[in-house]
Parts: sequence; structure tokens; C-alpha cells
Amino acid sequence: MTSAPTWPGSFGTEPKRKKRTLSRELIVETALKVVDTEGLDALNMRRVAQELGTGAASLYAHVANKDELLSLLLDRVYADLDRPVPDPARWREQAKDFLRQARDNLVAHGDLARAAMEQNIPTSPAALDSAEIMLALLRAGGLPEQVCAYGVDVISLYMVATAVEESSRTRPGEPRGAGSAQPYLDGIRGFFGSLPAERYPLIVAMAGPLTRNVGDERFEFGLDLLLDGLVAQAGRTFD
Amino acid sequence: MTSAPTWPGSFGTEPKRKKRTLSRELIVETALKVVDTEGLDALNMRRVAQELGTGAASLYAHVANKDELLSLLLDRVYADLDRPVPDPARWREQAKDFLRQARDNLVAHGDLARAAMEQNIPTSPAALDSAEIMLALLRAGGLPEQVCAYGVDVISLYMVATAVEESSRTRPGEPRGAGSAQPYLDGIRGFFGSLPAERYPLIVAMAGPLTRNVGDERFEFGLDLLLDGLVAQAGRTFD
DNA sequence: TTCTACGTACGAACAGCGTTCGTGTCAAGT
DNA sequence: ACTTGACACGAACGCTGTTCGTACGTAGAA
Repeated sequence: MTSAPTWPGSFGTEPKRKKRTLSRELIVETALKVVDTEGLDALNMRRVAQELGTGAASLYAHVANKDELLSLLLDRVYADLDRPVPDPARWREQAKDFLRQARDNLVAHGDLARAAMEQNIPTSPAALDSAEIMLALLRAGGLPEQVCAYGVDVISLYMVATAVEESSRTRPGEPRGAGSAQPYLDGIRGFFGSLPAERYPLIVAMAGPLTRNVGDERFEFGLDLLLDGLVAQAGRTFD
Repeated sequence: MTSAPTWPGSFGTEPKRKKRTLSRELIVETALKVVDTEGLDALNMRRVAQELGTGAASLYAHVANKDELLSLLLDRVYADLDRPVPDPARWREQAKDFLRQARDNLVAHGDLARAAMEQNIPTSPAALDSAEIMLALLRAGGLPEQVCAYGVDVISLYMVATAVEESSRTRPGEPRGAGSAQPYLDGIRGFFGSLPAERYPLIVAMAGPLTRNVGDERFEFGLDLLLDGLVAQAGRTFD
């Protein structure tokens, strides 16, 4: 076996210009690109480093570890949100708009939402901004302090979970337009429909409604459910 | 350096009796014990095998892979739930009781709930049983079909997420009694309180209510919120 | 009874991961 | 010109899930 001829040096037109401009922002931006195009599972330190034409060890000068990198990614996504000025007359629509926007921003970056799920309490600046504005909107609705405090948790959780569910329906590479999740949902409907009806009568009978996916109807349903439920708790007393 | 004398054979009283009785159930039971005592992160194939006095490769004759093992663990936990006979007069309390029970069973096994979070749609027999009974309870409440279908998703998600939050408050080894999560919550309250008030006025001012943890009040609040919200959607129409 | 076949057991190894170590290298300060 | 210090980075460590090849032990066939 003869090995092909190689030349370890440069031929002059090499694009291997040493990028001495490695920075936190550049790393975050590159990592986000990897998540967008290949999904969260494909995101690892070596992959990001390779995209930057360097080694994995180089990243650790700017980022403590992978967890911090994920936090930075999420913070960047949350930072892109437009935060409204709370208006007591329109607080419900403002809250729904904000949550829609937050979900869309998450879903726009592959299955990054899965990482958001792990961070149950907000600690990054932009995540705290989001919690702050949600609190402000609920308070603008005249809800009691404790109801707002409990409520913001439930609502944020629902938003993130919906984003996870949404993003899990399409493979990282594929387009994410309207109806792109249909094959996935059809598969689940088929599964539900094929179950033994004597043990799961309702699941089998309701396979259609259970897998219904008409635009954002499902998400909107949840938002209304949560906000109505929240208003219903307004009279609740806490010792 | 001299090595200590060893004898590769058996001295007769060895407890090394070859457990040729390796089985799926035994593996699941052992894995559950590992999760209970050391947490989900400590659960790996080698650890389970070691507990059984064998090698990791031996497990793959009974379990396809780690994902399947996790599914089996969850199914076992869901299988322990008592499912009520739906009574239209008491459906709300029945639903709340069932969800309380489900959450408690999850929390009783360390942070296993984190694994439940990944499985957004039920596929295992016992998980399907739970979905079936929840559907039955909501229908017993006279709610429209589509409201039940959407609602069971939101409610199940909340139950699991609450279990994750709850279990994340105590380390795997420590006891999980009342008030055991206090140091954790005190830490968060301190963090919220230390934030810049000019940027996060509401979070700082509401640090107390945001981290309030009086018994199951938080979970009960969410249950009532969801059920009230669901009832409020009863009149909703779907094209 | 003897031979054969097949499911089970399992040490060794592979590829991938996050992370650390030690060394190299460049640019600015003295 | 020399020193210094921050950044770059190949190599390696320990861990993971999983597969391979082989050995074993029992059950059925001859």
C-alpha cells in the first residue's frame, strides 16, 4: 500500500489565517449556528472549535464549560425579545404576544428549547428581563402578588415546553414551515389508533383530537387556558 | 514495590455465586435503586451492571439500550398509580388526587422525573393508562372532546415539570421531608433580592412570593389554575 | 449418552464526549 | 532587545454508550 503524496506546508493561498480574534461572542454565535443547522445533540465543544478552525481547548479561555455556553446561547435568544410597556387595558393580548414571540424565537433555533427546559429558574440577564416583564403584565392585569408569583412560573414553563414539543416534530435540517410537522403527527395518530381499544378506549377514539395541529390553535388554547385560570385564582387567599 | 499476595480462586464462602438469573425485571429494579440513592446522573450501564456483579455488556441481552431502560423505569413508576373510577360528581377532586399521586411517585424516585420530561407523548403501557384515566376524568367533567384532548397534554406536562422542580431542590442522597428544600429556596430568594432593583424592580420586590414554598400550596395552585382554565374553555368552538 | 446449537454472559475494545495539562506563540510593556 | 502574560492548541485523561468476539451452560436432536 502506498500512501498518497502530501505536503505539510502551505501553498500560499491557504485560508488558514490564524484567527487570533477568538471571543465569547464569536463562540456563542458559532455555537448557535451549529444548533440551528444540526441540532442540539450535534453541539459539542469540538464541533464549535472545528467551525472556528481551532481546537476545543481554545474555547475554555472564553467559556467556563459547556453549561455556561448553553446559558449564553439561551440568553442571546431571550435578549432578542421585544418587551412591551404594560397597558392595563391590553395586558392579556400583550402577554400572549410576548409569549408567542418567545416561543417563536426559541423554535427558530432548532431544538435549543430543550436546553431551556433544564433551566427552570431564570438566572441570566435576558431571562430575568423576561420574567420581569411577565410579572409586570400580570400585575397590570390587577392580579394579586402571590398569584402573579406562582403564575409566571406556570406560564413560562408552558411556553418553553410548547417550544420543545414544536421543535421535536421536525429534524434539525428540515424546513420548519406550516404543516411540516404533519408526518410526525400522522405517525402518532396512527400509533394511538392502533392501540387495543379495550384497554385504551378514549385514546383510540380520540386519536384525531389528540393529534390535532391546526396552525397555532394548540398553543393559543393553552395560553387562554392559563390566563383564564390565572384570573380565576385572583380571589384566592394566602395565609 | 512488591505486590500483595492474591489467590485468583475461591475460598469456598465467596458470595460470588454466578447470578445466571439476570433478567429485565432485575435490571430495571436495580437501575431504579441506583436512581433512588445516587440520582439520575449516576445512572449508567456500568453502574447497574456493577450492582449486579457483572459487566455492562451483559445488560444488552435484556435491554436494547439506555433509552429503553429509562422508558422501563418510568413505566414501572407509572404502573404503581391507583386509577380511580371516574365519578362526574367528584371528577375534579379525583383528577387532583391522581395528579398528586403521580407527582409523589415520581418525586419518590430521585430526579427520575427529568427523564419523564423528555418523553412528551406517552408510549409505554402504564403511561398510556395514565393518559386514558386523565381523559376519562376530564370527560366525566363534561368537557368537550377537543378541550379534553388539548387539556390532558397541558396538565400532564405541569405534573411532570413540578416533579422535576421538586426533585431538583434536594440532592439525591439527602432526605426529602417537609422543609428539606428550604436552603435551596433561601438561596434563590437571596439571589433575586440581590439583583439590581432598577432593572428588575418586580423580581426584587417579589423575591419572597416568588420563592414561597408552604407545603404543597404551589402545586395545588397550579392544579386549580389548570382545571379552572380548562372549565373556562368548555364553551370554546373548534372549526 | 453424546453431539450440536443457541441464547446468555462478559472482558476488551471503539468512538465519542467534556475537560485539563503542558507547551507553544504572539504582541505589548519595560 | 528582553521579559511577561494572555491566548492558542495538540495531546491526553477519564468517562460514557455500545459492539465484537469468545466462552459457557443448558436443552434438544441423534
